[in-house]
This record gives sequence, C-alpha cells and structure tokens, in this order.
Amino acid sequence: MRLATWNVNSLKVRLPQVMDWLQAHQPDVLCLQETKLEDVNFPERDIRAAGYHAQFSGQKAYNGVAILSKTPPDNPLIAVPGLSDPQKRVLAANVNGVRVVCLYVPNGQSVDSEKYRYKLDWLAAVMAWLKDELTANPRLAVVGDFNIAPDERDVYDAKAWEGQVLFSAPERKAFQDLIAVGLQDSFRLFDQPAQAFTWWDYRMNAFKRKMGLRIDHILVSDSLAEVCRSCTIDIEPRKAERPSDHAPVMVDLEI
DNA sequence: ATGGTAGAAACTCTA
Repeated sequence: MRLATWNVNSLKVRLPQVMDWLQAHQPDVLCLQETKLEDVNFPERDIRAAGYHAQFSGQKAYNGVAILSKTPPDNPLIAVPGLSDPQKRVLAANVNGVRVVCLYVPNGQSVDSEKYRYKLDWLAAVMAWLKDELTANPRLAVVGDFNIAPDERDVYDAKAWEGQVLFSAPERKAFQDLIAVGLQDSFRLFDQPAQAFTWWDYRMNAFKRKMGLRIDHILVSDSLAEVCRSCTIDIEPRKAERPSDHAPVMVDLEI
C-alpha cells in the first residue's frame, strides 16, 4: 500500500499536476491540503475518472482537505470531537484497514500572534482525539502539512529559525507530544539525504537556493512502522511551472 | 529593517 500527502495550495490550479502525479506514482491513498475549494466545486468527476474515490471537506479561499483512494473509504470523520472549528483542516477515513487522518495544521503566522495560540490549542485538541483514534485503530497513519519542522535537520538554517514560527520550541514540543501518543515519523525510520525538505517559500528563490523546511509528515503507529518499507519526498513537482510551494511525501507499506 | 511571491477574492488576507 502506497500512502502519500501533498499540500497543493489550490486544487483548482494544481489539478493537472495532481492528475499527472497520481498517474506516475499510483498511490493507493493521496491526502491533500489547502484545496481552497468549497465542496460543491470539488473536481470529483476528474478524480473519479482517474480511478480514485474522493472525500473532501473544504471552504472558500482557505484551508480544505481531501482524501483520494483507489478503494472506497469508510468511517469518514470531518469534525474532531471536542474541537469546534469552522476551519476545514481535518479529515479521516478507513482505507484497506488503515485509519488515515489527513491534517492541515494551522500555520501560526508568528509566535506573538493570536494564530500561534490557535495553532497550539488546535494541536492539543487534535492530539487528545488521536489518542482515541489509536486505541480504536492500531493501524493508524496521521499525515499532512504539520507546519512544524521537528528538529535541526529539518531546517536549512536552524540557527536563523530558532524561536521562529514553524520551528519554535512549543511547536516542536507539540510535535513530540503527538509522537508520544504512539506514532513514529516514518521519514526517520530510514537513512535520508541531508537537506531533505518538503516546503520552500515562493519568495527569494528559496527552492533554487535549497532554503527549505521539512514540515509535511507521515506519522505511523507502531504496527504500521513494522511494515513501512520506505518514506520519500518527491521534489520533482516543485520544479514544475506554477508549482505548489510544498512537495509530496509518500510511504510504502507492506500491506 | 523590510520585502520578497503566490492564491483567492475583492481592493486585503493568509501563507
């Protein structure tokens, strides 16, 4: 089973690239973030034509998540128990016996902003819910744009980023708390090249200058970690014309 | 110290 995640920063703009990527990599599941589409505008017909079922929870202009899967999903969940949030950032579904949770974690803007507080509170509520999800589903994958670089290796210039949003100590603590629930960062289960990132700012030629962060993750429960054979970042789509600022991440699970 | 880019929407916000 191949499971992937990609923040597409507008599915309307990126649909052709998503179609190409599905065709090329044939994931069994692809989780999307920042679709920026209301559900009535979701390109379900195109996705179906490509051989995928689609679940989606979106809104106009901001946020929006989706789970595409070759086999029909079941037990969908859109609202996190105990978290009342008008922002569409969470979607969960069972696919092939795996509970897949697609997250678009709030960006946080800056550490002194209200949005940063919202990010930390949101993470605490999601973590509490994921404990229950893990109890109910030993085969759990939590994937998406976490907007957190877990450690120094995940930032092109850790000194410059220390204390900044996406790499501040409270955010990294929140990430570790999530891991402590019973999840593993699939990327670090394997030897990886240095300077492996999933996001590069559109500005200042950040991609060409390799000024990136690894903020998109695939976390797996222990039972999935046992059958996880690889985790890779595909930077090819970031080289395309009109790219998303994020690259897709994928794992192969021997299931 | 500030601005740089992109997307969506509506002359600004979010990332």
